[in-house]
Amino acid sequence: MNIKQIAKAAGVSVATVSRVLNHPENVAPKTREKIENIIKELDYKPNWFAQGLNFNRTKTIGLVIPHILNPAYMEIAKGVEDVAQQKGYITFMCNVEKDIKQEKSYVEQLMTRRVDGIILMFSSLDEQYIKSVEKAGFPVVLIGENKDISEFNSVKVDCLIGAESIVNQLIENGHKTIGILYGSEPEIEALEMLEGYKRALRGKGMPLKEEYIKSVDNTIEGGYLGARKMINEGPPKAIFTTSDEIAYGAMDAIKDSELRVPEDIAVAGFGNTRMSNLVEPKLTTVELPFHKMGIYGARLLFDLIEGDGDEKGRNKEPTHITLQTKLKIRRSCGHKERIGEMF
Amino acid sequence: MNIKQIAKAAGVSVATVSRVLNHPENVAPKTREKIENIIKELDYKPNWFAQGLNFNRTKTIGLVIPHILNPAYMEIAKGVEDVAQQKGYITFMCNVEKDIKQEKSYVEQLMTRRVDGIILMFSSLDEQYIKSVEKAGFPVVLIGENKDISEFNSVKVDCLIGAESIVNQLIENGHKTIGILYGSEPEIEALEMLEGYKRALRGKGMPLKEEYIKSVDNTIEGGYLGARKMINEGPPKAIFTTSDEIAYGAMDAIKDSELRVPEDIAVAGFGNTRMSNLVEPKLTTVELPFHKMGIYGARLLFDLIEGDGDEKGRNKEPTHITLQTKLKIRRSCGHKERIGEMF
DNA sequence: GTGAAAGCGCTAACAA
DNA sequence: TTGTTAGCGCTTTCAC
Repeated sequence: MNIKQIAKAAGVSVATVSRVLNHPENVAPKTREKIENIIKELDYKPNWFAQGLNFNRTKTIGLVIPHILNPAYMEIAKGVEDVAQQKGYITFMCNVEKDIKQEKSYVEQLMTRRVDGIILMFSSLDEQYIKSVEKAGFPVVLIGENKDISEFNSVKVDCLIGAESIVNQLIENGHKTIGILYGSEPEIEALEMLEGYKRALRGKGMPLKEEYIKSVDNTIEGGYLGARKMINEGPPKAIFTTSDEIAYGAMDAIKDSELRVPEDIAVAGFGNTRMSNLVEPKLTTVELPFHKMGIYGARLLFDLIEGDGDEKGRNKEPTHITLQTKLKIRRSCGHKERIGEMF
Repeated sequence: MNIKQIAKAAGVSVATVSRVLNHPENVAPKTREKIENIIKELDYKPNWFAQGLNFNRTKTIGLVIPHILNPAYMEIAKGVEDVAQQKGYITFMCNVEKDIKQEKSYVEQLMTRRVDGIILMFSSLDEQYIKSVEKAGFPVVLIGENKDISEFNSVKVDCLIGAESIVNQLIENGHKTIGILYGSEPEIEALEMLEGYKRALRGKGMPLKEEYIKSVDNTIEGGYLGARKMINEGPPKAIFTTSDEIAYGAMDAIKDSELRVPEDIAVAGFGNTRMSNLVEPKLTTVELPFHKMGIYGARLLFDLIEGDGDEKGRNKEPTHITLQTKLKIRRSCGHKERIGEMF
């Protein structure tokens, strides 16, 4: 079924059919109606490739996701999709399993398929490569940082303030000594959080003790081992961890040492993962605005795509969006009244 | 950058360039090498649309997902993607939020974009519509059933045997009376499981008591209310629920009634969701082979796509694949030795 | 082994 | 308002 057949059936030229498809206002109402009916009747859909060859947009964006089984990433993805759909775009979601080769290959695929823009979540790609993608004419937005992203359009979370405020909360709860278990990866975020921790302590004139600052694997096991070590060396009254996973491990270690959370050692995590309000005691943590990250990222991308004509966002100064986190105060931090224990 | 420029740079005709791209064996080695070098140097990629206009395949498949935030669905998706990638295909993942209108619109989009095949997960689309998609020339595979799928290529899980075997397990654990809380949706699966439950009881010559068979909402709340009711009316010694969520609710209700799981009432769920081995006591449940479902579904689709030439799987008898579940025996079912408590 | 040219299905400039 | 026609970038048939 092609445009010629429609034209023939309607007794008009292909141009007229094309017109009712693209500029219906330029077709006489009667002719238009007739053609529209035939199109509907024969269920004609213009050939995607032929159209693509003429227009140079596909109403498609590419979304590169580090790991499809991680609900946090998928929440971001949902944010992106929500905006895309509303804009009439369809989203190519690509799962790259944190593999840089695969990520590259997917990005190539997306370029080959002429997507109108690309969103990279926590990308592992190097700066130079991303630059080359932009140079090839594809607007790019980075969501979440794995490295220095100052040269690109990006959406990130303010981990520093997030960490600072949760540590402040611990301080306000009366804990005089506070340790930190920080995951070594993703590096930039962990360092930001470490800085937030330090700022909070400094802000209250509290000393930074080296034995209370430990780098661990960003896993439950890592948290367990790190907390265990701290406990053996003489533990602080509270521990802040840079991820909920580390916190779960730490809580286990504390319980295994016949100590109680939060009475003996309070714990606070980061991420507000689903389990955080299912463990006993419920975990005080920091909520990250995943869905919002997706929404803002997508909006940014569409601004670039629809940006003033020729430049299409290229050569413009990159836009940076930083979103704030939200405290989720639950029992594990030893707060007297458990305010804010939302759910 | 187009084929003309390459041709000019190499001092040959476009036909020759096209040949090294598609049938390199028909080009003189010297010419070929020369052209290949230029292609690499200029980083030339053939235009996707122009190619699409000539070939009629896109090396792309569409995957329609009911809900992107559900990890179970995403595991299936990962299975599909794993196969697709290995085959050199790229997957269009579409999130339809269980909305039939959106699902239709996505399927249209996929057809417009001329994907080579479509996989529908737990589709809400009616039979007739799916038929029309197939008639339009798109191979379709259904993964998971929401309705009668006998007319289509499909992959499903044998819920009946899954339910039967877990109920048998409860019986073997010594429970003399066993109730069932079955979610009303998805209907077909729930009914299959109900049948499995009945078969297990009948098989052991146990009576079916109506007050032990209750339909509830397929949610934690539904499970809570259903169990509550059973407890008030005089509870069985064990309860099988058709989803883990219902089981969580039931466990809560049992605890709230000052009864113990499994000592007073044993519980078994269905699904092996992530939380099932985090709750106390850990939940005995049935593991569904999500990843496998994706893999088999994708393989089936590629068989159709690559199927013998013209027919492309159309008109062929549909293939049905049924996968078996796996028991996860944990403490909640009152098994003496907790065998099989894998993780 | 290579080139000229037709054609894939559509859009849009130009002509009528 | 409508039709004619030249592309869009590529593949492939048919000559040479």
